[in-house]
Amino acid sequence: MAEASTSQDLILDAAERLFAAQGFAATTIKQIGKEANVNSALLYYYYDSKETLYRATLQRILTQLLARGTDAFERATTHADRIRAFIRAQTKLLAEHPHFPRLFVREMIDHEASHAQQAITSTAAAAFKGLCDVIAAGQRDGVFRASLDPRFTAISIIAQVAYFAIARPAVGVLLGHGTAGPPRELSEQFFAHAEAFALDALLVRPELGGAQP
Amino acid sequence: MAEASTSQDLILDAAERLFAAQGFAATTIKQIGKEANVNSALLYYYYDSKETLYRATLQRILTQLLARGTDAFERATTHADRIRAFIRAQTKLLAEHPHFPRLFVREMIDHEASHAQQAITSTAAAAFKGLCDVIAAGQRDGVFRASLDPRFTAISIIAQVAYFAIARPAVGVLLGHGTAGPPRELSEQFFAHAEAFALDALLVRPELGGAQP
DNA sequence: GTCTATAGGTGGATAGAC
DNA sequence: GTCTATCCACCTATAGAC
Repeated sequence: MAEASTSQDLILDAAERLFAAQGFAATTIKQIGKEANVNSALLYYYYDSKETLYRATLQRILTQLLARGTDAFERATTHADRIRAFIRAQTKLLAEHPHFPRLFVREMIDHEASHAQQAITSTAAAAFKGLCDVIAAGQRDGVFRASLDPRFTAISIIAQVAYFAIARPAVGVLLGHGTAGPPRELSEQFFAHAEAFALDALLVRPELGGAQP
Repeated sequence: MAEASTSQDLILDAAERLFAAQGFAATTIKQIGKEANVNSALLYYYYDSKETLYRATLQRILTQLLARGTDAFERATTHADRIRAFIRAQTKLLAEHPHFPRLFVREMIDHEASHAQQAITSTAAAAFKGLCDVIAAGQRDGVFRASLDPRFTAISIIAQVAYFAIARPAVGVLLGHGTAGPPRELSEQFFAHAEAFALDALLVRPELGGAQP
């Protein structure tokens, strides 16, 4: 994402953009070279194969994500705030790494077939478990509805923002803004809604807005 | 999906499976021919190009969806039941057309919806508008929370089941069942949860379960 | 309608000059 | 490190026999 000067970084940036936009099979080595303003043969000086380059792009994104960490929960003091913090972390991630959802989804869809990255699964699993724990803790304290299954609820919460990002062209059309997707402001309104919707479902007394610990 | 005898249908079935599993670029004409047990040159007797064949698979699925219609609402008598009916229609659709989510998502991310845009606009937009109307009607009657935006809420509702289907391999891993995805029973439990979650968020008095008209 | 054979083009990858 | 030139495999699509 960031501006880089070395050829290797230019290649990696170009590859990330193209793989995210078109997928692995549809992206050619020559395209990447052109996009990076280097000769396509140079890619093989740095990477053994197209496959290796693809893995490298995934690896770089994951490293950046891991650097962020999942410490979003830790500053929040109430159960409700922890849920809000999780959703905000999700939206922030999407804003900072616009290619991530598409690359991630491709990994998911193609998982059965080819290049699957163990790291993606384990990273996501850690965040998922954190969210489940937050929900279960809120239930123990009587703040969140006990009738909800924590794992399923975690999926429901993640799904809102994730689906919005994945199906961005479709959502854009549905909201009347064409396939380019909804404008920034509308997206942010949706993210605010997602927090409210999740807490309306979770909180035993939503009218308090989660003022309980 | 269904068993078909004509070569054209065999080709279409094979194409649907492979495009869904691997994507457009990664799927070859020869693969499709092999999967359909016909010579690959025959594909060009029925379709002008690989692109045309791809469009035909999308078209067939969308046509089947349209045939179903969105009359799911009409048998329901309460606002809450209409929401439940919508989610059930969604899950039924996924059960009957297992390739639909992946094809749909690939369409979204691979082509920015360029192939299906028109069909999606008409099909999905109709269902989306129906759901929005149901939500707004419930709000007018004081049964659903007025604080929620109907369009955003509709997206949140759709997102649950849609994301579950799209990210099926990932969800499978998160729930401890490997990349094959969660077993049928667990999926159905999730769909039941999705109904409860949506209504917990929507209903002013969830403890009544939507017994109001 | 369905097949064989093949033309024509593209893509991944390598050799080697500078 | 970066480029030019090129090999080879494979893919889309067509021609034409049956």
